[in-house]
Amino acid sequence: MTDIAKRTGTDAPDSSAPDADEPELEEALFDAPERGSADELLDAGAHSELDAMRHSTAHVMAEAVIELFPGTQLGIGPAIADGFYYDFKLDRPLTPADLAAIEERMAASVAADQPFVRRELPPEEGRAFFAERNQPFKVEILDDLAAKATADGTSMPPTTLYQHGPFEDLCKGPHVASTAKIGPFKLLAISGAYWRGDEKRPALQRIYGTVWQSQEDLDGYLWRRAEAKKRDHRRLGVALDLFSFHDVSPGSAFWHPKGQKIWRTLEAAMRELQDRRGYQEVSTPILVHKKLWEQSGHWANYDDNMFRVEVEDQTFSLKPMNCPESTYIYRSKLRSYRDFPIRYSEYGRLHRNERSGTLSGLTRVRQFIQDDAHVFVRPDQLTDEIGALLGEVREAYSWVGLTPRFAFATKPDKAIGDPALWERAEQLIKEAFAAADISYVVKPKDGTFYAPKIDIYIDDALGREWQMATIQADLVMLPERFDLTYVDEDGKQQRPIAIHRAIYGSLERFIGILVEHFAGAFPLWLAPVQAVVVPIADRHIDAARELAGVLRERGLRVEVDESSNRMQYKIRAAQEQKVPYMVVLGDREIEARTASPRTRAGEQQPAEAWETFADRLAAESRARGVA
RNA sequence: GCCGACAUAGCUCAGCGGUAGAGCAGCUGUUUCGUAAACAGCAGGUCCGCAGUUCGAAUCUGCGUGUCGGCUCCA
Repeated sequence: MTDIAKRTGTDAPDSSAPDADEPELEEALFDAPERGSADELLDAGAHSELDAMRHSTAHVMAEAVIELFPGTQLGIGPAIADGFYYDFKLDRPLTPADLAAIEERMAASVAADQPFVRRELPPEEGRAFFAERNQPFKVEILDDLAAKATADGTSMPPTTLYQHGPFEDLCKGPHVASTAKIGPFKLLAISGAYWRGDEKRPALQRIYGTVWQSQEDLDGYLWRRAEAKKRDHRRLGVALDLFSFHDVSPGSAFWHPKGQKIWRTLEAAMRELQDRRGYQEVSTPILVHKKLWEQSGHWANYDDNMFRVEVEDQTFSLKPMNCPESTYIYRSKLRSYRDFPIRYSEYGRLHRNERSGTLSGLTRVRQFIQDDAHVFVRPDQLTDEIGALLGEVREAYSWVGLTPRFAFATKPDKAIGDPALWERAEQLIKEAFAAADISYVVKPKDGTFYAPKIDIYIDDALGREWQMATIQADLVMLPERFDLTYVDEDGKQQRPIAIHRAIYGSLERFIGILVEHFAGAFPLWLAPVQAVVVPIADRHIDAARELAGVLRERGLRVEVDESSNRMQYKIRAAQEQKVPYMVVLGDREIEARTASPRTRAGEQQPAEAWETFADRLAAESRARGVA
């Protein structure tokens, strides 16, 4: 789903010329076929030479699978980011050993240098072709296209097929000239996938593969995958003693002291920003009667995803969001047009009953805390306020060295409320973007059920894209459904606009992403332990404690390694814990009362007086940036 | 929730029908060392849980729980 935004990078659609190598890109962005449609199923994702090669590799893989497993029914096999997949209906589950055999067959097909040949059949012949070969999924695609043509009053286009060697498939193309043009490839994984993504339809087996122009590119990609695995926050979270998961509360993290330190540090930074920006922090109940969610519209949309609690014949739920409750504070008194903006922030614990199969480390959890806020403004203030919020996003992300990118998610099909209000909300967001001179991509129908939104993305150190912050302009849910009003200068009742915003998003997820982005080596200001003092021998321990005291006086987080290990071992231990600074203390340093810091990058810094060193670290930590 | 796989010491993993093993971490002792691993010893386990098959189950089967890779979903 984030693929579209990724492909277009930070450039606004209207400000960037299409890339010469990828002439179809802009078109692809805006004419992306509707999800699950027959058009989408035929769209092989081949929008560039590389994509064409990837899709061609999918054909070659299908050829191999059919040869090894006669009678296999084919789903679809598009190019995707970094590779391709193909879905198959097979008689038995595939195993990793099967992948090796398939790869071997594929290699033979590539070596045979078989040309890809396109041909067209009249629609009815095309349908018969796949019906005869017992390919019901292909027949279904063609039937859908025919139905669509009838509905549109157009004529059914001819069926296009691509053939290489013994294999011929329904396909819009394009393809590379021949199988010999296929670069180095590797099959990566087997997984399940439903036909057309619908869990009520047949379950197919999907094989993922990757293919590149050169061995170097393939190696680079495989390295990135291996590196991502090494950086996996679930692995590093254990190694760095940050958090853990236990089956007594699936989908919920247990925060260890060091992880909690990172959490508190992030939260403190955000609170400092919010105080500066005039936010007022509030706190609302976690256990709330279901009538609140009926009123907000959440019950209708997310009934199954809320944890229910029955109390004395009444149904309550653990709150999945903070927003509706903030309206009770808003309505606790009469509001004047002079009062705005009213900025309520809240770090409430939220619970969402995510389906068991979707849980994943810190990035997909059942309970979490957002740096949430609801800002109530007059309509004339919305543009300025959104501009200011975009500034908050940029500031907060600069603390961790990330550059935000922006997307505009518009009204979805399940939207509630007056369409005119939606139109207005979307218009106001566009104006805010223009006023802030910020470029963005549009994600049609990707808004929430109550508001269009600005979604903020980042690319991490491995080039992976993550959705982070969100800013939503709500003219419907809080204002209308909860009847929010204020008195204007003429004494008349007016509706405010409610902006929902979260900058880190969920703290759990944000920390998980940071762990992977930094590979556990947090910048000084965030590191749970900022420096380790390493006494060389036991006689240096007292001085080490004294130095630690000097550092702690300045608010720095310091440990002294008093173990009986050798200095080299202590350095290695600190290094593995990714501690930013190690300070070895021996006879020489103690006599001169100096510190010779070693950074975790392995750099030996010049000796300096204890106080100078402490002041330097404290200043670096306060500056809250990436070194 | 669905498809597939996996679950053995704190961590990483071996063992795969005959009563449980290694490395690292931990503890104890020796060592007091100059920028990424000193040496020795000790301790550590309802082999995820519950049933079943078997003379005998960590090992085979079923059910449950959790995790992983995907699908779907993500206010």
